Amino acid sequence: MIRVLIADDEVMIRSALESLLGLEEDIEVAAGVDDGHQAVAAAREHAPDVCLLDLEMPGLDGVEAAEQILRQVATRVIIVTRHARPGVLRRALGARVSGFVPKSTPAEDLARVIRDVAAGRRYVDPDIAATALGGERSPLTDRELDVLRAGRDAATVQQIADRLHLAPGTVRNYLSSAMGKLGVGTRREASQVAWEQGWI
Amino acid sequence: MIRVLIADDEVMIRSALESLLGLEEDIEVAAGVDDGHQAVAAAREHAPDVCLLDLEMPGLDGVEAAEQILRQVATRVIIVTRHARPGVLRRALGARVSGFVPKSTPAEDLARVIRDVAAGRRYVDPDIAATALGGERSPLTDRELDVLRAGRDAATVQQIADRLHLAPGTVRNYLSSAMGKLGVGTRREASQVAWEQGWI
DNA sequence: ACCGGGCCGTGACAGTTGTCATCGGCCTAC
DNA sequence: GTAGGCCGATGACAACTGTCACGGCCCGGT
Repeated sequence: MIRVLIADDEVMIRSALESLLGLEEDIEVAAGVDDGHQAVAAAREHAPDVCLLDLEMPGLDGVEAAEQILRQVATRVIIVTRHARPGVLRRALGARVSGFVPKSTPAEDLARVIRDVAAGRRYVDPDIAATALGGERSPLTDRELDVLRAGRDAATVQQIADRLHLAPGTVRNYLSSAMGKLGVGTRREASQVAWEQGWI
Repeated sequence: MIRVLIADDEVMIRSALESLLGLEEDIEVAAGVDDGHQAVAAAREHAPDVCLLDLEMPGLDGVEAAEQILRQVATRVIIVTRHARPGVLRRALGARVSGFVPKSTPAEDLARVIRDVAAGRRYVDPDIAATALGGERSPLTDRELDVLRAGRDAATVQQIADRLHLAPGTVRNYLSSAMGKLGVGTRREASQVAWEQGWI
């Protein structure tokens, strides 16, 4: 019997997967939780064979939760994500994640992936793997990535500067340089591109 | 036997719901599709008893698809949405939609809602209904809403002006006025707020 | 020892954005 | 009929943004 932990902040899909996987003869849903922190706690408590973690969760995201769980519990992790960004796959594999599937995967296939992973194999969605292999590494410097990250939810340059303890001019320079490298005209587009590539 | 059409662009949740609802003795999934246009076509072809439409879909959104379907086919529509914005509920009810549930609803409850709606009753999630009743009507003028809508995916004032065939100064004025009414400092925040309220 | 490169900052400049005052035209309500 | 509201536009102004040039610091490679 494979004991599974499911973490997804969207109740409808989580409950649907719980019911559906529960119907499989060899799978048992040990716990279902809402966010990354709960996932870590539940993994420690139930020590499941496989953890199915949504990437997009409040608090800890899926990869961060995976890192913490794998440090503390002998289990295997599958990351599920809506937007399969190549850089995130790299992050996930770096965190010793065993499986990586987009939500464009039919629910029926999940059971098979869970069995594969429970048996010690790895499973990465072929499309994402191909994109990640083809996609280049970020041409951006660490600091440029920092300002883009901070710029994702900051309205003004001054706010970014405050958050990073930098001078506004410095922030403008990094943004300008990043925008140049990415071939876009505004910092918002730059943040957008960097996010889609999974660089931030 | 209640025949159901499911439209959701996220394969995993759609396939999960198809499987789960298919297990109910009195429910049969007649079709499952990816976007609004396909939903309209499939509804005409299969004439299902109930259409379960995701709000967030490429092409036609759920409410637009509902309008077209209800004009052409004798059926009932349930809108499912991730972000339950009060204004959208108003739009949906205006389109003669019979049910409105957020994705924070457990999948198990969906079958009950479908039966209710198939029996001619209406079902609106109580939380959303309360929010919609309590929430105020938009304080914004039609033109202000136009510029905010156009501003959602335009980078510069000039682009908004071009799209609406207005002078840039006029656009700035509407934006400024809307920003004042909404108590925010940038047009992006204003668009954000208006969107969350379901005004655009 | 000498680059080169990333890092942090300044100053200056043009272009964009947000604010304000003001105008005329068109409706609607009183 | 007139006062008030929304619509479209203009001009002026301050603030913010993006670009460029330039300075200094520190570190790794040669």
